Amino acid sequence: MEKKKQEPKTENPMANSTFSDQIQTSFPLSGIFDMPCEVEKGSLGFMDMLGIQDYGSSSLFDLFQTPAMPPQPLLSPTLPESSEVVNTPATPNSSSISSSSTEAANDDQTKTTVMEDQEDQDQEKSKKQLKPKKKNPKRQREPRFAFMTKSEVDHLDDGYRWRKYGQKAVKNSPFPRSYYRCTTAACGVKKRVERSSDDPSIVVTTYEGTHTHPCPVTPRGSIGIMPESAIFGGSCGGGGGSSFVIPQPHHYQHHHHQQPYFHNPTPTLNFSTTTTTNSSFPSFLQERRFCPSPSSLLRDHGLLQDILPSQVRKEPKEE
DNA sequence: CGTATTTGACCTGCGC
DNA sequence: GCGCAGGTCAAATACG
Repeated sequence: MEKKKQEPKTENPMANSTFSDQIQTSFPLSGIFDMPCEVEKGSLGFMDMLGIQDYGSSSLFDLFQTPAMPPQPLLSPTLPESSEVVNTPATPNSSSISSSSTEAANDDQTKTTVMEDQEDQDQEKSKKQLKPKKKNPKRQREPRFAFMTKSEVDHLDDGYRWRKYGQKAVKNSPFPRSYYRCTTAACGVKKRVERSSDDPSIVVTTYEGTHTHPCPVTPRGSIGIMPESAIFGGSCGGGGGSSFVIPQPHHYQHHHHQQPYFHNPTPTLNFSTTTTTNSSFPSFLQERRFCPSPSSLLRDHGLLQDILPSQVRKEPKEE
C-alpha cells in the first residue's frame, strides 16, 4: 500500500509502531458493530442516531466529547482506561455507537468508535469544511463519519490506497493531523487522521466522501466486517499488514451472508460510506452488522458474550 | 523513473 | 481589518 519510507513520521512517537502490533489484540472493532444491532433495528436512520453536531471543534476528539450532548450511549464501553463514550446524541431518538473491548483492554488493544457527520449539522460551523479554494464556494459537503480507534499507529490501512497530501499541527494537540486522499482518480474521498490529545493511544479517523470504486486492495479477502474469529483466532499476521477496510456496500452485501468471516488472518474493519436512503452512514451498519437478524444477532452475541460483559451488550450505561 | 511523502506557502472562514 | 486556525496545493525530496 503506501510506501512508508520515513518512519520518523512526525513528532508522534506512536506512529512508529507497527499495525500488526496493534491488531493482534484489536478485537474491539467487531464489538462496535455488533452492539448497535440492539439499537433500533431499522426504526431509525443511523444518521439520526449518530450525529456529530459540531464539527468545528478544535479537534475531533473535542467534538466527540462534546458535553452538550446528553449521554445516551447505546452501550457504554467499560473501559478500564479511557472512557470512549463519544458523540453522545443530542436527541432522544439518537444514539451513539461506541465500541470497546472490555477485556484485555490494557495495552495494545484497538477500540473503534464510529460516528457520522451530517451535512446539515455542521452548517453552523463550516469553518472546517472543505474549501475548494474559492473555486466552488458552494461545494457540497461530503458525508463524513469518524471513528476512534485505539491504536498505536496513526494511519490504519483500510484497504484503499491513500495519498497523504498534507499535515498540520492541531491546536491544543501535540499531535499533528494528517490529510489523506484516495489515490483513485475519480474518487475524491478524503480522510483525516489525528491522534487524540487526551488519549494519545486513540486515533481519530474521519472519512469524508464515498468511494466510487471498489476497494482496490483486498488483502486476503477483506470482505465484510472484522470477524470475531479473525480477531480472536487470527493472528493478524504482520506480514500482510493490517487492514482496516472500508469496502463498498455492494461488495459487502454480496458476501456477508456467505462469508461472514474473513479468510483474512488480518483483522479488518469494514466500513462502507454509502449515501443511500436517508443516511450516509456506512451501509454495513444498516445491515447485519448493526441490524442483524435475530439469528445472526444471537450468533454474534454468542461470540460477543465471550468478549463483552453483558452490561455492555445490553444496555447503555451512563457515565 | 514513477510514486508517495514531506513541508512551507497559500487560501478561506471565523472571531475579536 | 487583523490574526488565528484549518485545509489544500505543489515543489522538493525520498524510496523502491
